[in-house]
Amino acid sequence: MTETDADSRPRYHHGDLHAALLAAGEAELAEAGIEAFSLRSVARRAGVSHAAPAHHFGDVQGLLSALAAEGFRLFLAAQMARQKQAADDPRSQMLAAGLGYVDFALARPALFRLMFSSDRPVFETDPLCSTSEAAFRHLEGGVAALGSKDPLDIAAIWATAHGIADLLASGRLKPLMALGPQARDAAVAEILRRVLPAPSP
Amino acid sequence: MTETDADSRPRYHHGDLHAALLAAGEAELAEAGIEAFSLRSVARRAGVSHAAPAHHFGDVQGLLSALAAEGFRLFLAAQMARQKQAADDPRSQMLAAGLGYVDFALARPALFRLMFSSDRPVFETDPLCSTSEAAFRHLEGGVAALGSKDPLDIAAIWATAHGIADLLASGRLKPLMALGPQARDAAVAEILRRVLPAPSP
DNA sequence: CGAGGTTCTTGTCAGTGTCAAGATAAAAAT
DNA sequence: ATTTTTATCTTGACACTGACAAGAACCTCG
Repeated sequence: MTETDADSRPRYHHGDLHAALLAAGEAELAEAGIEAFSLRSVARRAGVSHAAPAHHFGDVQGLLSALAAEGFRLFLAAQMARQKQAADDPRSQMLAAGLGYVDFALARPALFRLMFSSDRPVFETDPLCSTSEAAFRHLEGGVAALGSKDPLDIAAIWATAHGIADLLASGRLKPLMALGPQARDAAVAEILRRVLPAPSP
Repeated sequence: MTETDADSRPRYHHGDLHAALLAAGEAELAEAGIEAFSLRSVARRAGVSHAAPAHHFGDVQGLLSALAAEGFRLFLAAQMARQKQAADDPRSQMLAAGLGYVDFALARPALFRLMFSSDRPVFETDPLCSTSEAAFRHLEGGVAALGSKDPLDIAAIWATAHGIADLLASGRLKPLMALGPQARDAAVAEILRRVLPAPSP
């Protein structure tokens, strides 16, 4: 009963169940959502018994925490990807980060919900703690580059980007969704522009 | 169908199990959250058997839909309460509505999550459909009073208020929470002011 | 070859949502 | 007033879930 990979010899029963469970967990999350998320279903997806995940992630909270951590990495990557393509000035970079924020929520709505609207991931444990803080510090840095350390400016930009992302990801804001991707990007950028701190003197 | 208006005499085994289950459901939601929400636990709270709720709400989605509908009523009431105490001009009214939006999220975070971050309520059924649409039309009306029908203006105000509410309700935005209620209100109002459409010419 | 430890399976338990069937009480019909 | 009907609630069952315990399969290292 070999589940062998083509190129490398199988080292354990499964090879790398840890990674396989993460992938299966993401698929389960995307297809079933958080509320129907089932550890046993994840195990079935990975082709192992229902108790196999326990040794790698402890319990379901452990797996969800790991998935959320992976989510925050992708979340940051989505912002970086947009920023790489944007102009180099702080304002353009901030707007690009916001667009990446929205990109991520639309591309992975269930993961987004797990990260921002669920009690189940345990944020006090690594790697969730470090990755989520890294995402927050990235935002802080972007605002600092705009010349502000005012918590109000941070809150304004974060909340606006987050509100757009959350409402879009959950299917509200249909008027905005009806637009094509480019027009939607323009609208999101226009909204974000309004909350940016006033340009430097 | 009677919607329980001042009914004095006890009519059935329990009197008014429909209302009792709604109250028990809200308590369960507040104490356990959506993700640990249990229909059997709600039945226990109300002192009835585990299958009693089925006849009144069908299944767990039915009860959650009813709770979400009640939530949207309270949600609108929270905005109205703020607006009643605010000046009568459209801008003050809009800011007050936003403050009410945040009030509600902070007062009933689990209900807020059920309404905006859950797949389980069925929005296509009444009374959820009508109450949630009423809340949306209230927002539209407020923006219209500002002299705009641009979907972008609606989206901007909604998303910003929603983002602040969601992040506050889920314990992020600690800097804003650290402020007292009045200072927090002032900060929220300041952020909302930024996204309002330009004052009419 | 064999001891030790990790990885995974099997089996079990309490708990959940939903369905079916029966019991109970109110309401309606005669 | 008595019977029938209907709505309300209970009991019991089933499949499913997350967690735990004990054992089997496997790799590593002596």
